[in-house]
Amino acid sequence: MEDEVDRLVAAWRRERPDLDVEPLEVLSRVSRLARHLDRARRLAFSEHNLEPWEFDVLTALRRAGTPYQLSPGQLLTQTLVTSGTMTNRIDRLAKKGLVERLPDPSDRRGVLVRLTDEGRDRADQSLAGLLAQERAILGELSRAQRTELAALLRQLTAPFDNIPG
Amino acid sequence: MEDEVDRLVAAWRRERPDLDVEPLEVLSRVSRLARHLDRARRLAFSEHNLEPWEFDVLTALRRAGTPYQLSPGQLLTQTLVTSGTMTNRIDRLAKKGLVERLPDPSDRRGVLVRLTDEGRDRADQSLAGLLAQERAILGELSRAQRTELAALLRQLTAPFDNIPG
DNA sequence: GGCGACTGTCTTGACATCGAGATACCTTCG
DNA sequence: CGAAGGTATCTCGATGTCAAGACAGTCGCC
Repeated sequence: MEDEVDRLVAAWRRERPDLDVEPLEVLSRVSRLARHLDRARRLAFSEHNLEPWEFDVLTALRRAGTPYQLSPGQLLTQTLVTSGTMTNRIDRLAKKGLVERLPDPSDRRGVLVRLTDEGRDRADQSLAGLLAQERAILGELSRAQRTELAALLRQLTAPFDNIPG
Repeated sequence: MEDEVDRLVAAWRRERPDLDVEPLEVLSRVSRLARHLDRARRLAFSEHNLEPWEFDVLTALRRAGTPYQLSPGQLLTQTLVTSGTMTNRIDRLAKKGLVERLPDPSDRRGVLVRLTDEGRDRADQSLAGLLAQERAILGELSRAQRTELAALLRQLTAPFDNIPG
C-alpha cells in the first residue's frame, strides 16, 4: 500500500531529478509516524484524564522502581525536553498531587521528584491503555517483522542516546 | 549497541513482569528518534535562517511544481498541523516575503498559497542541506537495510495516511 | 583552604501550537 | 428558488515549549 511519503518522494524525483532523495524514505516516515502516534496517544490518554507529557514523566518515575524517585536531570534525558520545560512539568504535576519534590540529601543543589501513591496508580492504569493501543497499530506486522524493525531502529537511535547530544 | 529504549524496556520487565511491553520496542524508538531528528533539523536549518516549520511549508509548495501553489487545506494534510496553525504559518511566511496569498479563482472561500522566487530558492538550498544531514544519520545502515526499514515503516504509516484520520 | 570551572535547577520572555468556534461560501435536493 | 448541511479558512484564548541566562552548590587542583 502507498503512503504519503511515497507521494512525497515521487514528487521530489519529478521536481529535482538531480538529487538523491532516498534518505527521506526512512526519515520522513519516522517523523510523520511520530506525529500520528502523538495524536493517537493524546486521544487514548484523554480517557484517563492524562496528557502525553504527564504520562511520560509519571512512567519514567514508575519505571525507576521503589521509592519511585528521580532527579529532574535524570528525567530530562529520558523525556528529551529542556530543563525549563521539566521544571514547569514538575510544578504542574505537584499541583495535581501526582508527584512531590524532595531535597536531595546528598547534593544541596539537587532535588528528587517522587511519585505519590495516586501518581503511581495513574501511571499503571494508563500504561495498560497505551500498550493496547500500540498493539493495534502494530497489528499489521508479524512478530518477526517487529523484531527486525526494532533492531533497525536501534541502530539509528543508539548514536543519539550514547554519544552526548 | 544498546539504546535508551533497551533500558526502558528492561526497566518495565523488572517493574511490571506481568505486562508484555514488546510494542514499546518499536514505537518508543519511533517517538524518540523523531525527537532527536527534530533537534538535528533545527540545528541544520539554523545555518540557512530557517525554522523546521518554515521548511515544511516551503518544500510542500516546492514539490507541487510550477506554479508552486497549494491551498491551505492541501498544506494541512502534508504537514499534519491544524488549520489555525497553518493560517499562522502562512501569515508569517508572507510577512517574510517567502510566499504570497492569492484568491482561488474557482472557489471564493478558498485561497492559494504561492511560493515567491526567494521562497523557492530557500527551499532548494535547505533541502540539499537536509539530505546531507540525513545521509550522515543513516550512514550506519546498508542500502539493503534502509530499503527494508522503509518498507516496514510504510506498513505502519499507510493506514494513517489512507484511512482518514 | 580557596580559586575557578563545572553542574543542577529554576526563571524569564518569546513564540508556535492546539481546539473550538465564527464566517463566508458552496452544494444538494425538495 | 431556497433551506440545510457541508467545506475552506480564519480568529481567539489558553497553554506548553524552548533558549538563554541566573544562581547556588560542588569538585579538582595548586
